[in-house]
Amino acid sequence: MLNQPNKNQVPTELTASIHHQAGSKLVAMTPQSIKVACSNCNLRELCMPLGLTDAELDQIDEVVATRRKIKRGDTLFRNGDKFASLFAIRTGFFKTCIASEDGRDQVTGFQMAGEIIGLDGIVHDHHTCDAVALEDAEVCVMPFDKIESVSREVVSLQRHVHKIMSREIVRENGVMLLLGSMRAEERLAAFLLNLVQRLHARGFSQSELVLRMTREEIGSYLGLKLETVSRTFSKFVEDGIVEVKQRHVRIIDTDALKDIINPKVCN
Amino acid sequence: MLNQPNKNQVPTELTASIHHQAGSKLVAMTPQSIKVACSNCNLRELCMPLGLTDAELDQIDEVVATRRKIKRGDTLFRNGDKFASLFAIRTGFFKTCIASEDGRDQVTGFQMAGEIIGLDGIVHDHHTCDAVALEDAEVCVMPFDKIESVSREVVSLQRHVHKIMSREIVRENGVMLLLGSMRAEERLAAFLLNLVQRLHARGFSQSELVLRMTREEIGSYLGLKLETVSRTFSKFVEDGIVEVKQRHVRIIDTDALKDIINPKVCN
DNA sequence: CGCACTCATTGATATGTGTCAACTTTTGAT
DNA sequence: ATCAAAAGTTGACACATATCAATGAGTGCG
Repeated sequence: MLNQPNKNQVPTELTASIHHQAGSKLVAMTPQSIKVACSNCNLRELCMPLGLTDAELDQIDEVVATRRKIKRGDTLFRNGDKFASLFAIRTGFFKTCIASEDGRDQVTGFQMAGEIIGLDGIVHDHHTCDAVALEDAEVCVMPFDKIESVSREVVSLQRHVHKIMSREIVRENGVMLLLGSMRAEERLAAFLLNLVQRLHARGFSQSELVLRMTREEIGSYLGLKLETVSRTFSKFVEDGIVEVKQRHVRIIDTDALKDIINPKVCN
Repeated sequence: MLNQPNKNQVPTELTASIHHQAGSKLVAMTPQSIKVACSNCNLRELCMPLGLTDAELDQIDEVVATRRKIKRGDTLFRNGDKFASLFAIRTGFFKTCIASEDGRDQVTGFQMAGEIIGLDGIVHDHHTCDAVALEDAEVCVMPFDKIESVSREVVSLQRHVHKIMSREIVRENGVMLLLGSMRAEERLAAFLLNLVQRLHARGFSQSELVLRMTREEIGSYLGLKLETVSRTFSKFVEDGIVEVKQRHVRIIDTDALKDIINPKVCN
């Protein structure tokens, strides 16, 4: 099963599983009939606050102006672009990266469905990183001035926006810990566990995943060279912790990965 | 001059220089007479939005509930503490750090007067890092629910809060670049330039600074061991780029530091 | 004022990761 | 289907930084 390339399998599974999660709120519709509105969006649980009144929901719908499709390899925004909107990922997978003046490149994050992208642009009214689609993607465009005006009216949206930004700060704190104090094996283990955990929250398997990024992009994110990433994968395979076939990864021993990050001390 | 320990010199200079910056807005007052209010705070330019009407200023004053003094070595908040407020630093110097489960420690930032601390706590209603005073400090306590309610009324405060959070995200992106792709010399050079730049914005020298943190804390922030930090300082001294006497640093050749970060390629 | 303790420096050596290179496999375009 | 380009793996070796250890300097408390 891991042998078959299944680039298009995952989006399907995502849609299916999220339909499942949505439960009774699911309404039958074809992709063409989807109204551009949060109130009937499958991903609402991920993007938007819960427990809204109908009136509030109507206001929230104001926030999403349009949708936009991005082909694999294309950028949603680039460093220097004027900041106008945040983007909620509906489908697909992105990386964000910054470049230093002398051409070094650092992947600062990987984002998947339900996550918000573009927060870096608020402070200077211009984006400071590139957002690149790692697979064909669709995003909801949310003009930031609308977010601000609606969140002055809808308290739970205001709180939600604050939490999203705080979550990003806390995430980056964790990456700093990883980059500042972990060895290669620990970094890769933490990376894999984080990915499956987020995929699992979207209805995917806890043990199997398809990497949407290259070894080089993983390495950039983890502060490692691609050869080190490759070797570390191989070591995990030797140790029987994971199976790896190109970008298909099956985690055999989750606890072993956790132990790598948090070495058990035997008194 | 660098020989004299001057632990208490800097706060004095800070106050003096900020008084100077405030220019015509400066009103004569002793520390005892300072009203707990942003509208007549020396640091307002750093903490709060500009161009407010008097009515808005009155509302902003609502945000600061109290002030709090923290002794050197004490914590403003700890990982796990209930989140209730953001803190604006009036005087003093802090570090924030997170600990992994197995006891590793990572300094995630150093904060000085006019900067806002505590943003990590918003997402989970509990703080996820420790904030430790590296010198005696005083902060303005700003209950977050007040910040939220006032920023629903005062558009420029709302925007300001968003910018502060976005700025922190962008800062952490820069630290990720540093930790992920720079060598020891580059990291330390970037660290020193960042510190003097921030101190200069507060009226201090562009070329001289007093480190408020140990080599170990610098190392933790930069993902290096304290010995490497020490050796790298020594190398900079050998190369005539800086003078170092314990925690007193004088930058002799700013351009050389910049060149270390952005190596000049000669075609 | 002196003593204990923390902090910083420096040297010798170890080691994890980077670098360079060869080769294989996969992917995507025609 | 074919072929070129991109991505991934693996080995040999280099090197930056970590580790361990000894010493010195500075700081703060009684």
